Amino acid sequence: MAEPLTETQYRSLARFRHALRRFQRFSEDAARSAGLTPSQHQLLLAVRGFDGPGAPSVTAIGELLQLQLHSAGELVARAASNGLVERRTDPADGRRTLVHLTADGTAMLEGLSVQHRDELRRFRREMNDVLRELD
Amino acid sequence: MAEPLTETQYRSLARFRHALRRFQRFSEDAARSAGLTPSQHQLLLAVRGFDGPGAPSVTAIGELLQLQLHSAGELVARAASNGLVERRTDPADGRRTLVHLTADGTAMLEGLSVQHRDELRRFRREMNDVLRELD
DNA sequence: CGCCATTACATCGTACTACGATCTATTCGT
DNA sequence: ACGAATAGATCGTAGTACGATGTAATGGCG
Repeated sequence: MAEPLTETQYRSLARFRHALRRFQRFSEDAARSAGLTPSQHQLLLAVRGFDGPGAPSVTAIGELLQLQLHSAGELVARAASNGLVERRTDPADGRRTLVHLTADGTAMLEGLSVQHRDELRRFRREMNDVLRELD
Repeated sequence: MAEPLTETQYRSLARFRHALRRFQRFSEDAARSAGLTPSQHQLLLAVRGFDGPGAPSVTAIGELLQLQLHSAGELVARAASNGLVERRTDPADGRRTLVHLTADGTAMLEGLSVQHRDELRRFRREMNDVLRELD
């Protein structure tokens, strides 16, 4: 167990990271071109694609974005002051703050998402090719 | 063209980001547990898995990690002062600095790479499931 | 073969973002 | 009803990538 990697596997790992970095660069550039920070873009997507019932709490956003609670809170605060999201205290639990998209946030996200759908289809193929050599 | 996304597609994008964030969190935690910064870990992998002939230049590292040249230079400098890599002026072109792994750097990378190989196999499956709904 | 544009890298100051530590408010268990 | 736990908010800090700028080495071209 824990066998060392072959040269091919090291290259496979490195190529995967390269592809990942390029995807992230694409995504960051696209977000900034649309006038958003990359973090705020991902926040909008996390809210829009939220799985559970109703709107996500700040804690839920922290889990989705893998951020500490207070980092998630700061991100939501910045997005709110940019008019992208709206905070509403959960009527069922006064400790919770639920995050909703504004019309602006929804519109900004839509254009970006179309671009990302295309880019992700490309990335998916590339990643499958690269990671095939991992076995 | 540029058709709006379905609800399922938004969820697919959001789930992909969630999986990606968790992979990156795993990777960052693993690197830090091994005493490396996440950036330095990725630098080691880029050098170890370098495709071209010989060792990569700082410029090549910038491209692989999608960093500006000077950011790549700073990263290499930090890693060098930590004894992970070694800089050698290219004998064939005095402007170039080629980056080599030290024994220390090679050893640190090996343990991390074993963990990442396993985690990436998991991630690959998850990503295929999630992105299947993108079509 | 000598000059200058180009390439490759280094240095310095700045900004963004995530985090640790700490504080407040609300809810829950008993 | 009261202490413990949960959910957020706030403040200061650190790491990292970047822009702007400076320096050294190379290569093309007359």
